[in-house]
Amino acid sequence: MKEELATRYDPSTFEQRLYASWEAAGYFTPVVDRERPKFTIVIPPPNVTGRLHIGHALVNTLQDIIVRWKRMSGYNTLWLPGTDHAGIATQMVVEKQIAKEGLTRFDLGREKFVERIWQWKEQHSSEIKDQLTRLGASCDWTRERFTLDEGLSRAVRYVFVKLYEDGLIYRGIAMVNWCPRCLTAISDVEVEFRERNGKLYHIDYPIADTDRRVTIATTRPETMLGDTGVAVHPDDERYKDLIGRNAILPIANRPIPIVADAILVDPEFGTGVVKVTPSHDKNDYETGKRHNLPQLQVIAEDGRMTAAAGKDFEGLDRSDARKRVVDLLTEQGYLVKVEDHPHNVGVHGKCDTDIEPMVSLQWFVKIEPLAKPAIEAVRSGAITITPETWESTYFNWMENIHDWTISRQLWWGHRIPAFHCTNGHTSVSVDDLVTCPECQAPVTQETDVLDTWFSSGLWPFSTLGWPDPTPDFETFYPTDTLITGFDILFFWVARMIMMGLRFTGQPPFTRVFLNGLVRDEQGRKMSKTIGNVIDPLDVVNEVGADALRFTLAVATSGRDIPLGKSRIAGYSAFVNKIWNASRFALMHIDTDLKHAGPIDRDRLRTVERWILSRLNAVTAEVNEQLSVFRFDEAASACYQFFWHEFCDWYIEMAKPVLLGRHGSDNDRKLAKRVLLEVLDRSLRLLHPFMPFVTEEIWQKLGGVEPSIMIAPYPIAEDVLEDPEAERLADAVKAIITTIRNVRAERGFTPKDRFRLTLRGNDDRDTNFFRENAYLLMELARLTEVSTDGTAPDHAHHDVVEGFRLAIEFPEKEVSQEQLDRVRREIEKSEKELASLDAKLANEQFTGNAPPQIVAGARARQSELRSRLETLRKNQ
RNA sequence: AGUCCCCUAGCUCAGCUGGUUAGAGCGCUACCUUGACACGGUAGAGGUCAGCGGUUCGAGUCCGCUGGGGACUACCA
Repeated sequence: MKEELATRYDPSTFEQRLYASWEAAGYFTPVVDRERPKFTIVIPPPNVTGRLHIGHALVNTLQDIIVRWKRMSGYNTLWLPGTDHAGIATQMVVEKQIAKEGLTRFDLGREKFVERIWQWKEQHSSEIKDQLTRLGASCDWTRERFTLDEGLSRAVRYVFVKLYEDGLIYRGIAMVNWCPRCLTAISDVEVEFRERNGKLYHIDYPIADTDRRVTIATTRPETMLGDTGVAVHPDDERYKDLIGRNAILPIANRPIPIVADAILVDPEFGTGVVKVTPSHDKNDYETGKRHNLPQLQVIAEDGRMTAAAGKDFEGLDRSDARKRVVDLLTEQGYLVKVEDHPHNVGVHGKCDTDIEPMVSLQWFVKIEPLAKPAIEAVRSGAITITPETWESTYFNWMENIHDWTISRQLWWGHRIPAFHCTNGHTSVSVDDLVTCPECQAPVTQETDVLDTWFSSGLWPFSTLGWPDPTPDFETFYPTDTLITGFDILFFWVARMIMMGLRFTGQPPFTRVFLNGLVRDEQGRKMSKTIGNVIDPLDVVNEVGADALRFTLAVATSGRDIPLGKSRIAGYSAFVNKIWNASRFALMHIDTDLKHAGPIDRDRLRTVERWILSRLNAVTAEVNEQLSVFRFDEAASACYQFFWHEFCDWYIEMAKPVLLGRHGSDNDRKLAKRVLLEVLDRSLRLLHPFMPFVTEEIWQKLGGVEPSIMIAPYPIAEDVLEDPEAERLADAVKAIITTIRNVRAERGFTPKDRFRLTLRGNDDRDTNFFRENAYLLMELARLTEVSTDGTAPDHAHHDVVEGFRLAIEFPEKEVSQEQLDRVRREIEKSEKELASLDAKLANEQFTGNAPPQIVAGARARQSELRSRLETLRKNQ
């Protein structure tokens, strides 16, 4: 039998209890059954480093909405959770931690340091689970994975070896992005560009054996110490005679050749003379190769100047070296001028350190053969990306992609499974090697580790047991939907597509939804310095997970998400509303779902048929919108229906019957049955958005299933559609609204009651109101509703939804304000009618517009005519 | 520099393949403690849909230009 709900909505009393009960019941864990239709999502694995922010709350709420919806819709649903070892980020965190003990990772040594990170990971990885739990995320925790765990590590080695054998992984010397702070190479996507107000230094380079000088310009004067050439355009008349001569590098006083290079030099730009620093600039590196210019490394891996920079500079940090170079150039008269020069500087996204282009020996993935099928998969529609606009961004990037630098000079990560022997052979192997397969000499393993994203790229299949043909892999792969932030489209999504296609022969997922960035109410990024950061756990503690989830969902259209306290407050009011409406319903419902039996539809009154019809329409809408990731539309459809149709109108309309002021016992029984039905369906509809409050209430309804999360998701049924009931209910609502409106405008209070005369277009409509007069009397507070009388002149006349009505106010002076109002109303209608008349007189319109549009215009025209006529009576 | 997106009520945003009277949330005004709810109810004010031009019987919606804002990619020394 039914129980009552607590008087006050207090999520803290039930959210955690409910989550624990779901998990204990095993609802999050799908069965391994290939016969059943499945639905799979893998979580974008959060970094093991620390707390979830609002962006995580968003992406995981959206996933949970889809997952709960699919699960209730009958799919064997797996949401696989896990975390990412996040190479650099995690290493940085632990380095900071040991720094407090006055230690560096070099003090500890590789083995001890990695051990420390593992300890740290064990302590912190459960925090992620706890936080996701508080949000209500229905992940299958029995399948939780970590990118460095054994199975995934094996997948990583397998893939590395395979790509190497296929010639798609190579080791070589190239110019890479080097982070002098993290002491590692990073890939192109990890470089972020920041706008800086830099300077452009113009420096004179004397020409050897002449008294001529050429002026070059540079933003990085310290690199001049590494110049090994000067380039001009071959067709530039100004410098033609200099080609083949030497310039004298100031400060270093070294002769360097002047070469002609059409690729590097744009004669229109600056002076048309360019310094060439093959060791410290990407373009100069290529230029150097073209002209056989030597490389001279003047900046070391740690960002300090090398001995080759000269003893004045050796050991100086690159920024100090810049000042010193500028000072010396000034002293010696080589510095011509310095101008402000705003430009973009590449920095390491993780630590904000300026990237140093550096020539070094690294491992790379030859990317084009992988990118091609990945482009095709999206182009062909095998994978769709939502919002669609991201597809062009994807193509743009994939078509111009460069080889992927995958080696990192870090200690935390998957150590590259390559083995070097003393004779210079390199072998790769899934299993550790002790001796060189070629010469039997002892081998040592490569010290570099792999880019974190190398292992994340395998996530959709490595987590399911691949490369073994495990039951999980066979059952749940490929996954269906991927939901993640657009910011990792290149880092992660693109790489999963490439790797998935290459190694499983299938797209790793068929649909991608990219969510936007969570911003504050003014559209600013959340940042600690502005102080506008919202911590999702704080919100959950204050108002509950449901309010936060709903707020995030209702704001998710595909673009960035504005989120603020007032918004959250607005939707926590909605949760409260659901609670209280349910409390009201539970006071009147006297049977539980198990014993309710089917609804006798033939005996339903119009208002009941109306609310069921509307609920049915909303059900169709929600399913439709969720299927295209319109979380906002789906959520607000629920919101509008529950609050503004069910609470504001249906409950109020049902009260006279429920409270025994109107109708028979049987009417009351039916009303209660419908109330139960609407509440049940609404809660199930809302459950993916608000798992906790819907479960807490639904438990009181006594359903067949032990939990709402495994109850079937509502689907629309044609039999519930009832346009006639909707038309009449709309008329009732509009008439009531008009009466309330005029009453207020005329300065009466809700306590003042009047008589109403009402007439429909035909007898059926008039009869409807004769039978349902109590609705108007109760909701519009009338003394009597007459369907055949005539109204006195001093009544207020109007036409609403085709019904002529007259509200019989006592003779009371109508203010000038009121008369003005009526006049404005008349003018508005006249204006509209005039434009409609013109439109309908236009044969181009009546001939070309679709018939229903023309018919609609005609109907509106006649309504306006009759309304105008009636309104004029009020003057 | 290239590509893309945005400009609709005071604020934040919806408006799908062009079609009746342009919507929501928050905020604002007035009234109401009515038996689920003041995290409430009722009613209301508020918009030349950035500007200009074009296509069309018809444009917030399609096309072009201008202005303003943003994102991504690349980067000229």
